[in-house]
Amino acid sequence: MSSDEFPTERTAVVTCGLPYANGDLHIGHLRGYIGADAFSRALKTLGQRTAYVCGSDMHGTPVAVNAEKEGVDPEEFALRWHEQYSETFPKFSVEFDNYGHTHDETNTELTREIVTTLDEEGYVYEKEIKVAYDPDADQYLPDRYVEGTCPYCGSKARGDECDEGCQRHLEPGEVENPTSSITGNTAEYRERAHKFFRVSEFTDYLTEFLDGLEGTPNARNQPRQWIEDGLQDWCITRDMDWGIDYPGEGADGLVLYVWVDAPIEYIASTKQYTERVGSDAYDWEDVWKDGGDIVHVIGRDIIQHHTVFWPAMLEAAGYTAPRAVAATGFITIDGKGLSTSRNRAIWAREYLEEGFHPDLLRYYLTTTGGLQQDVDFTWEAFQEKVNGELVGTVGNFCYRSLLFAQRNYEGTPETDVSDEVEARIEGAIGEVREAVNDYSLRGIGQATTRLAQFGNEYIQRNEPWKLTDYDPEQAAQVIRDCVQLAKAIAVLFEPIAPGKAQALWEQLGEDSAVGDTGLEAALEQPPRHFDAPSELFEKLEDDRVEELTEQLEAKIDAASDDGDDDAADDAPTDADDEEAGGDADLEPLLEERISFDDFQDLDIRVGRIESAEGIEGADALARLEVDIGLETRQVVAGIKQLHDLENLPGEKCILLANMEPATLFGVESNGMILAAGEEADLLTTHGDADLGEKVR
RNA sequence: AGCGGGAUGGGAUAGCCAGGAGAUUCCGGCGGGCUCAUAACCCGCAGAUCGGUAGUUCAAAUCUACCUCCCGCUACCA
Repeated sequence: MSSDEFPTERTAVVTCGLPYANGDLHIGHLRGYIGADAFSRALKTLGQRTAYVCGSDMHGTPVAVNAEKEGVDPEEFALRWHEQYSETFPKFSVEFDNYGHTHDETNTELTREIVTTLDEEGYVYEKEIKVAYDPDADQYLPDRYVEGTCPYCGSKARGDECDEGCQRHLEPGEVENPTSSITGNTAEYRERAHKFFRVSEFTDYLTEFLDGLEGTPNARNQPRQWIEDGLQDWCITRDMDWGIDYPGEGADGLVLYVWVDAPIEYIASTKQYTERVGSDAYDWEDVWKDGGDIVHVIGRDIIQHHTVFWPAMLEAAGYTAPRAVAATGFITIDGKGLSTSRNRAIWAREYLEEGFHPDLLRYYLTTTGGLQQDVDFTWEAFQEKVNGELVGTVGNFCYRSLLFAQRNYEGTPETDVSDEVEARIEGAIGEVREAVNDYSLRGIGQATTRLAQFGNEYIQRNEPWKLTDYDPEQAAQVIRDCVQLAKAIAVLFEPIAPGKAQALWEQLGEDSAVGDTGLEAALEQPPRHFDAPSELFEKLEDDRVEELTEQLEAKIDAASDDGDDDAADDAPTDADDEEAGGDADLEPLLEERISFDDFQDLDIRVGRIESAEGIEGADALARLEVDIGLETRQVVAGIKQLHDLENLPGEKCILLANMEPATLFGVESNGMILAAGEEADLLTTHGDADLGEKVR
């Protein structure tokens, strides 16, 4: 692992997380692709030999299942998305040097080759595991396509995790009473031999690898604990038709797990690039086999794959380890994550349909917050960025400078740049170089904004519009400097805003592509003549933003309405006693009315607390036995701190009896005691209602 | 529950890894200037005990410990 600064003598590659061929792209996805694109452009500007590659992730169960729902072939299904992605990326100026997909020949071959190597090197073994099998549909059910009962806590659980109960990770075969989540059929377990990769053997290697890994801190820190807890070997095969067949012996009907072939696409896509441009121009083996600089930009949800499985695979197969993993934070709306399935998102398509230039979003996404920070998207913040920084600072400076220059000198005044301005531009170049080495996209963008800011200040301070009359020489000098600043802005802004940078470049009378120039071009003489400029950016009007905000809010409301299935508030786990005191502000009344039928769904009963005891380890939870006439229920309630538990037995209470069971601190809760407010004022009856009486 | 990230003037953010005069930038507020420019731009002012507590240190937003609250991840959501 080399830590010398970019640009290095080596060949580099920048990748971004593979889009999964199963749905539309939204601005959350775009953040990563745009970020990696900007980073790769910046590296190229620095003079680093580099390529930006990616590809669609075609395999995996969701694609297979969704294709089947539509009654099409998985390949056809995935290719459709693949093509849509290929068309969408350029619209955001995300320009890959190569964009392949995991089902293409290059990746298929390379994946087999690598897995074969792993096998030959003794890193793969076979183990019999129990796999759920749907006899009616005649298919095996991998991972979360099984539902059943958690063997530890009795909650409803998915095949791979007790997601609603004790949160435990479940090994295949552990879930009891398995059913297919696709068909609902009862499933059975069958013994099946699967292939495992000995990740556990790489514990020491990975620890050292992480110590030297560059990128964002979360990518280094998050896996550490996981490694300390002990790595489990990794099941790398699945019982499916869709995927890359396992290359070795004795694996009939098994394909490779999607996370095996997906990252290999990084290599395959690089290889395809070399095949297209020739190894003299760019040699993929220099990168992947000979210690190149590999930079992965990913979403922070897939850190584990890129900092544990992937480097272990690379090491085992004799490939180069990544130099950096930069894990982006998420885009949120109203502080909550985007959700594809609930349409809680701003889609790439929607943004384009609004007619906004891609560079606006590129600038917003790269300069708002640090890379690893979550960013809460609002149209107001977007507007603020656009109007304040792009229109007011960058656009305005360039426009006023070039307009002045064109009107008075028909282009660049014939004199040399002043030392002050030259030094300032060199400073900005330094900022960009530093930002790249810090993996700070915001730093790259801000170098430009700050330079434009300096320009505005410089032109204001020197007032060339006054000088033209009594000191024309000095006026020419000032404008000459401003034109140079504009040229530097075009060069430095290209990674973040390639379209606008090119437009500015052309306004300066340049006829090349600004993306092909290096940073040194920022200090080179601009063309003597150029035409009248036009405004680079347009203001976003308030009413437009209001409209967009309203649309977004409506969408978010709709998204949370059909979110009834969330099991989040199944028990009053929170019993925080507001020490702030004072007026507890009441929650607003819900606008939405429910039907009488909805009410009837609640089975609310009169009960009597038989016993109450605190739950060890929990601050707020108490275990109660409640007699509701027909039976006695065990209930967990968040009232430990708020009530004297000894006085509770004998108290009447009101119990929601058909609450779905939940397990808290290992204790099953079979109902919910009703209580009012933060202080958990218990509801009760005041007459002589019998136990078990229904509340209606 | 474990883990990761966050908490900084009215709002949004930087700085923290490599501790050093009470702290960045943007928006907003107040006052002024300019008129080349997209009612843009420039200057100045007001405003923060840097989530809490304790500790290390001559010195802490920055390091350590504990705590509170928010967001997320936990092996197929960027």
